[in-house]
Amino acid sequence: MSGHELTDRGAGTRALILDTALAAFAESGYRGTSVRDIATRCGLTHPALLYHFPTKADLLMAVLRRRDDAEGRAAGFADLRGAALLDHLVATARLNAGRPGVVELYATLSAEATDPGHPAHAYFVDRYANLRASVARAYAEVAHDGGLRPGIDPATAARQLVALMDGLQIQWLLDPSLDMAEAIEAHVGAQLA
Amino acid sequence: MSGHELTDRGAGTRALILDTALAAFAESGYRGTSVRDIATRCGLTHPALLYHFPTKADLLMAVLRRRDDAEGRAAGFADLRGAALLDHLVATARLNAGRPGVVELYATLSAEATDPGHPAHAYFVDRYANLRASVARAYAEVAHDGGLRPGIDPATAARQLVALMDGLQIQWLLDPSLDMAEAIEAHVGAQLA
DNA sequence: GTCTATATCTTGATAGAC
DNA sequence: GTCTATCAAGATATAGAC
Repeated sequence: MSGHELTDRGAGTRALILDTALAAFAESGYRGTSVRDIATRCGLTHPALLYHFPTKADLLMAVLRRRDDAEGRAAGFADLRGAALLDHLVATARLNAGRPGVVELYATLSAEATDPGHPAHAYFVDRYANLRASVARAYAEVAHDGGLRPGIDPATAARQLVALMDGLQIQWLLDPSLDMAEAIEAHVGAQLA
Repeated sequence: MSGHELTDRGAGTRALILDTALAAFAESGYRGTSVRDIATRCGLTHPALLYHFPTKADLLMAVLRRRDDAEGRAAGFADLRGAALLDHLVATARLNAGRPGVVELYATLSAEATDPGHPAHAYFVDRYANLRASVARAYAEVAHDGGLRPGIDPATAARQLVALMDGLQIQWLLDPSLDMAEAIEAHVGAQLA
């Protein structure tokens, strides 16, 4: 209308930078990737990139937040209950086998961000706490419906499932012939009544 | 005798370098650690360090091989059968909770080494293949003795257990209040007949 | 066996032109 | 919004003295 659609001028460039940065961080981690390298792969110089994202850490956080939005973690996750959420995790693993870049990104970064000095440390602490809580709730709901094998503690099962998914990603990245979803499905299947 | 015991002159320095390098790689990963930093922490200059280990990649591989020897992977592992090997893994997890440096080293490096261009890539591909094979054999022996719950495939169970251990390490590094051994024990316990 | 000194490259970030 | 030019700091590695 009377205004300027100038707000998202350069939105295309921003998106290109974020896509490229995701791929680069995935391949070599945050520490192993240079701002110059990302900029070059975008057809930019590095000052041009730093115009859009003032620091390298800002760029990393933008990549992570963008993926959170795209994945719709808040949306598609909060709505799922009980076994449906567990099924969703298996489906996600199957989906991830088709996008090695995303798997590499999280596998590499979650290990790197273990260091309290890493710019994404707080992000991953929160991420895991939230994920465990969601999965624990799902297990508790399954148990309430009588669908869980006796003797299984929801909180423990949640930690195990999240850990299993992470560990399988590393094995899969080292040897892509392994089927992540199959192993997860077998694990969850063995826990249901 | 008639010779020179000069062979292990400087062996003390080598050992000091390897210990320090392990700690440094554990804290910041391979890519995030500089040779200068390791040398300084040893009270050396970096050319002095590079006299003992010609390149940074050589140093990393020496650290890994030294730990393989110290841990006696070949020795203590090849001798264990069936449930005893699985118990040993639980015991190792309990032990690891007392040496975060080692956990950090392997968690960080195994993710980093996912990149085929990483100097330790081949090492970790082999390491995981061997570990899975040993654990699968242990599950098969347990099954043969009638100790495994029906419907559990040894090879799948091995991949799951190795993955669980890896994933729990990341969660533990992000939140050391979590008990790794407990979660592993619960998992294995649920698989035995 | 360890040093000083240095070569060479790459890094993240800034200044200022266009 | 993107550039050139530049900075200061860090990296790996080598040469050669002691």
